[in-house]
Amino acid sequence: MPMKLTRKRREHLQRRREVLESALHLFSRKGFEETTMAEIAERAEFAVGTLYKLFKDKRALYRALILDTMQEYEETLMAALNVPGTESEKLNRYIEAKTSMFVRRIPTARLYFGQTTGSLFLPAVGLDTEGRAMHQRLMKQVEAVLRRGIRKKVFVNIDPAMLVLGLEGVGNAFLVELIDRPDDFTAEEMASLIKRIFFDSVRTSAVNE
Amino acid sequence: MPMKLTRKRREHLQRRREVLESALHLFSRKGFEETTMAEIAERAEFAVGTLYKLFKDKRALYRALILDTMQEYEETLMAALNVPGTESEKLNRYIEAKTSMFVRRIPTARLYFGQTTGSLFLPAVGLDTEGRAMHQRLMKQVEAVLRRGIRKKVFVNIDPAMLVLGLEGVGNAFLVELIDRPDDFTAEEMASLIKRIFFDSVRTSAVNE
DNA sequence: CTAAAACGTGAACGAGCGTTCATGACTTGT
DNA sequence: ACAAGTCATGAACGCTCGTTCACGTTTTAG
Repeated sequence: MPMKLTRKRREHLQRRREVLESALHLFSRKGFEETTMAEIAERAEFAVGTLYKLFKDKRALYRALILDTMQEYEETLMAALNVPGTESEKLNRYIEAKTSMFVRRIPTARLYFGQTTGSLFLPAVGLDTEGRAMHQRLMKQVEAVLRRGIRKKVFVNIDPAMLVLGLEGVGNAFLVELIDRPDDFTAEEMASLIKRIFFDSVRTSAVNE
Repeated sequence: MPMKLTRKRREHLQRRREVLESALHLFSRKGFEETTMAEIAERAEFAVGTLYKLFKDKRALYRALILDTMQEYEETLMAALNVPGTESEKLNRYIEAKTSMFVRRIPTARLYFGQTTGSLFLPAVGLDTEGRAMHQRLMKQVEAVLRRGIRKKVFVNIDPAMLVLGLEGVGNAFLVELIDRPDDFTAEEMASLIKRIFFDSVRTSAVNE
């Protein structure tokens, strides 16, 4: 008897996954408004009505997708930050993890980026409270690492919340470029550029103009 | 006789401007899809039909708005880059001009930012060729300044196209924050933070952990 | 083997929105 | 002052798309 329930459950979850995969493909390249339920259904080889058996409505489907995506992201990046080591090493690992994740799964990256940076101004489809909270937890963690580094005099004494902004800014700018031109860079090149520009000075120490 | 033609023309342009102003307000806080022609008409105190006398369709209206906005932006920033001085001074003026423009005209900033950074992935409503070209010209100019600075050994020897990416990344990240929390920072504080993080090192010179 | 419950299906519905156009008011030229 | 042209108007049209639900098929239980 418990086996039957599990079997149903498994098939249900499998269909859910298939729908989410199709939705990821479409949302990530056309955006929320421009993707129709009919398209998602067709790509997943289900009837429209079935989508409504699996998700309350279009927004719920989107939300589930974002949450899945972000959860995986945050877990991976949190883990990178929590490997023991110096503050510099932690941040290096964070940058590397983020970059390699972007490169490996570009559709996911588009979604993630669109949510955390792109459409901050469009509350209509933006992150719901839960997703936003997840992202903020991660940012707080990065900030904490920076703060410890500042205390140890390894990083310059600027409000760590501002440094986080700078780090994310540099990082995301490069990663967006990478999404647009995936064949022009390797993940390693990207990560090393981000590190150099953020950690090392742009101005040379000998400023003699 | 030429006066009458001019008079008509003036009124036509005036109506156009009024419509664009209403459209800016709505597009900048709700996005393209979520703003209706009826709303724009109501806010501008015109009938829907009148909008179609002034613009071919909704997209043409949006495009005109983007082009107006970007043109002013690019002109101001180009000017800042072309004031005589050292490369460092030019970039400082560029950062200051961009920041103060963002602060003074937030709706415009939202639109501009959404176009140049936010929805790179949503070709449906993205920049048309003309707007993209304008933005690229500006980036090329920044790149040229950086290249000269590198040749003079004032900046580190990293591909200037990559440095541009970094500079824009840091700058935009801060400016987005400023849009979200306009009362927590002054334009000057922002500009000076951007300069410090981009130009000066984040890592202290004495790395002794 | 059969009745009932569970489930996927997609045609049909209705709301929302971009776009049009017949109408009437106003301006222009004589 | 009047005719002809110009122009704003907003109700109506048609299309798209999210959502529903009555139907037929498959699965479950006795």
